[in-house]
Amino acid sequence: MIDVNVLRKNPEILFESQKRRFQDDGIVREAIRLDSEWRELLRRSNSLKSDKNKLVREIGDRIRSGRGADDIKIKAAEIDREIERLETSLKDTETRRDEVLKKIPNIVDSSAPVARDETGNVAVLFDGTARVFRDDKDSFLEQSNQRMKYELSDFKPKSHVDLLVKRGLANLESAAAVAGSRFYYLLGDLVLLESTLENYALKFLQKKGFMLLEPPFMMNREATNGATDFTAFEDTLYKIEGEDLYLIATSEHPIAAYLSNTILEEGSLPLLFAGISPCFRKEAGAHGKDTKGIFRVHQFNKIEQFAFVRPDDSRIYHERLLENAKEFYRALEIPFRIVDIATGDLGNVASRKFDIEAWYPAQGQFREVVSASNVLDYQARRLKVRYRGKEGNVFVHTLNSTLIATTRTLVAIIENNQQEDGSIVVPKVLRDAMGKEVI
RNA sequence: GCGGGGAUAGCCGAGCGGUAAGGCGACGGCCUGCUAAGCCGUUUCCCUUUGGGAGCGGGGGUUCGAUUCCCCCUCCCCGCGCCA
Repeated sequence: MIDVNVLRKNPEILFESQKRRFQDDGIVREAIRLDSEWRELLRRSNSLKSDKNKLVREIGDRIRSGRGADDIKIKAAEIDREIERLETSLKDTETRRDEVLKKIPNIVDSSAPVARDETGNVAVLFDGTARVFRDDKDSFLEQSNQRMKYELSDFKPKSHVDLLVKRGLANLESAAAVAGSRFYYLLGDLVLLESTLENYALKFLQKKGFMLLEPPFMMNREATNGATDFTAFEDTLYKIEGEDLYLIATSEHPIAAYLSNTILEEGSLPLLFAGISPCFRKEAGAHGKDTKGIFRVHQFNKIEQFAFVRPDDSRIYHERLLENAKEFYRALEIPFRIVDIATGDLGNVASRKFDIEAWYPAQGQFREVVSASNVLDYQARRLKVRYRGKEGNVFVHTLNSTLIATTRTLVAIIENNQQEDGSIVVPKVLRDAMGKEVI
């Protein structure tokens, strides 16, 4: 949620932000209108309550001194009725104002590339050496702006779907029969690889000073709505029938809600959490996209970086979370590029966002594996996460970044490390813990 | 699931129909060669701030007036039951 004081005192900031996002500013105007209506109603209501409180005190005085108070009791009752009328419309206006206010997107960072949609995203860095199949060379050169090292591969890389099924490392047909499409059974060494990868990721973040955290995998509506815009997520979330519970779509949400309604000591910041949890997503709107395999699925495990920081520090920590992810994928020797997400493609919550897109040789494409967002105080305001600053309580800034979404990272390993015979080379950093060099 | 006990400000904690004590911590000031102590003030949120209003886990009710009485709900603690 944006700061209502910005709406009152500097609405031009919001108009400008909406323009950069290529979004209509009607929502901002509507919020301004409802807010001034609300303030007028509040003023009138408070003034009546003040009158009422004076009367109550007088009634008390009179009763204690043995005088009658029936006449002013009648007056007090009249004021009560008037207050009740005002309060009703006050609450109604407040509800409508808050609904609109919550829908106003975060203020975009002035350095984010301005463009209407994802075609305006800017690749800012290429890392690693990509294995590229001969037929994909031209397409690769274009996607990498000729700024990335590569080596040509003579054999045509198999898609992870074929590899996994043929090698008996996953069963997708049974999963479809048992749970539906976009589910999977992982088998044998792939389970071990996943587990080793997760373990490696957790140790990696613990060494970087993150508190490891496994959250509840379900949240009630109120908490969910604090962590994100509920209406925007309704197509994503699975609801538990008969309960006020939703399966989490990412541990970002329970981590964000972890400190809701708390006031922290300034010295305790920054607070860094590494969340591990399964993620459940309906993928409603994704019909036809990535229908095969485990790239886009209803359930996957994710290890997430999350930071609560002082406002002045959020840019530095945004950089740091991204840096961690870069270091991690470099260690896995997965080639990737970093993309600076354009204003029109940011989503409501982020002020600035960088994605890491791994190179998938079988798909011949860079695809998202990491998304690192600076949310500023947008989430913290809604959840009321503050710290005691020199001049009162201040909302913290929150940042989040994937470290691994297991399925996508596994697919990247599988596609990049496959050999002609279909075996998969285990990344060097995982070999000791895995106990194998090849699967 | 059953019975009993709880929830008060950042934390601890009193009040139990008359309008939120006290302590700790934090911040500011006074004092001080410096620190500590001591003293004074501030320390929930909202509004158009020389002023008002709301707020005692949440929601309703009784009352001129509710932290206090009544009802419903949530969570925590103790015991019993069930159980990976």
